Amino acid sequence: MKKPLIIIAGPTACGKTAVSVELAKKINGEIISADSMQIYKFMNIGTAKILEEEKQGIAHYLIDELYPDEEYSVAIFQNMAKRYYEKICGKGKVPILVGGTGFYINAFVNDTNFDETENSYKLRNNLREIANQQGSDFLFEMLRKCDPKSCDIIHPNNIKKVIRAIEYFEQTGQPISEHNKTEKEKNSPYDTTFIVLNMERNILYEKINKRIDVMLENGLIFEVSELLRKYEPNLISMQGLGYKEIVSYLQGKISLEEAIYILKRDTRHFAKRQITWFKHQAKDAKWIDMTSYDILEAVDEIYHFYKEI
RNA sequence: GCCCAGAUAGCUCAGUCGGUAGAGCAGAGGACUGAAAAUCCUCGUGUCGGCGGUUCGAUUCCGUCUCUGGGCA
Repeated sequence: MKKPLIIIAGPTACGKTAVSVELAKKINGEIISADSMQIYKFMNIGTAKILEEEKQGIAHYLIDELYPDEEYSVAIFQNMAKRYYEKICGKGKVPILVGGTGFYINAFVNDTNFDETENSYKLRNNLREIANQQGSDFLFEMLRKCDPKSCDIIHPNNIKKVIRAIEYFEQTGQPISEHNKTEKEKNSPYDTTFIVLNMERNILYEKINKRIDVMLENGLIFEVSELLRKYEPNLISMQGLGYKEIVSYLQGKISLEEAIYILKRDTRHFAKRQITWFKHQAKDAKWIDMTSYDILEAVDEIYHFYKEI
């Protein structure tokens, strides 16, 4: 008997938050956030984090749990999410996984195995140096020596992935291509109701643009400047959309107008990537077009779909 | 009114010593398994402002008109 799991995914600004709260109310659920940025405290406006009053008493996990200088990753997410999943089930409630970070959702659903190795920052930095000094092709040839299969999958220009593949081999003695292959073939331990919310593209883009205007009105610049007083701008948390652009503005590198233009554009690009991910990764997902559904209609639809399983 | 500079892809512009044109951005599609709001890959036909003229052939040269900047009155 597989364990039940409802997932609500979709691109940014498509209405996941509102739908998930209404659904949780209807089915006595609690929410686990699959979002790489909303985990951070003090990062509220830019991450479009749910407000306390919007939660309507529904418990939310993996939101506001870390400080901006703390490390977060798929592996950490997966670990914490599993704990919350059990906790929610233990209360007799229904866990709902909600978020736009498809990579994290996959790791949870497929229960991907992450070895207990530490990130090796030294090795990563060394490899990055090599790429800078000798070129990405040189690094790529290093990968070919330990994991030629990965060379068929990873593009030579994708230095970050080449580094990870080499790092993996150094740490485990196994090629990452092998590991990924076996992990992909695994069956999910969950009985999933996978919902992807989406919208007509140009309407989604309009919503994104408007949402950013609202963030600015609500004090995004102040939020970022406050963060900058306490934290380094090169933190991973500060690379989030809405943060890195405003940081550049506050540092005088670009005008506010440019910062807003870039932020809107890159958020649109991001939404597109999210859609691409779910299109091929969320195989049995039910897609709901939020252009033609309102929140409660969508919840009804999800409810029926959930009951059928 | 006169003078000068422009008018080429959705936008900014390059270019063709005359043989119907190409970059960046936007946009579209895709990949992805410990930074993922990250990282990376692929995709460029458009009356080359209108109308005439020269020419085998004009987006390119010439004339003229229209529009947009800038300057002089």
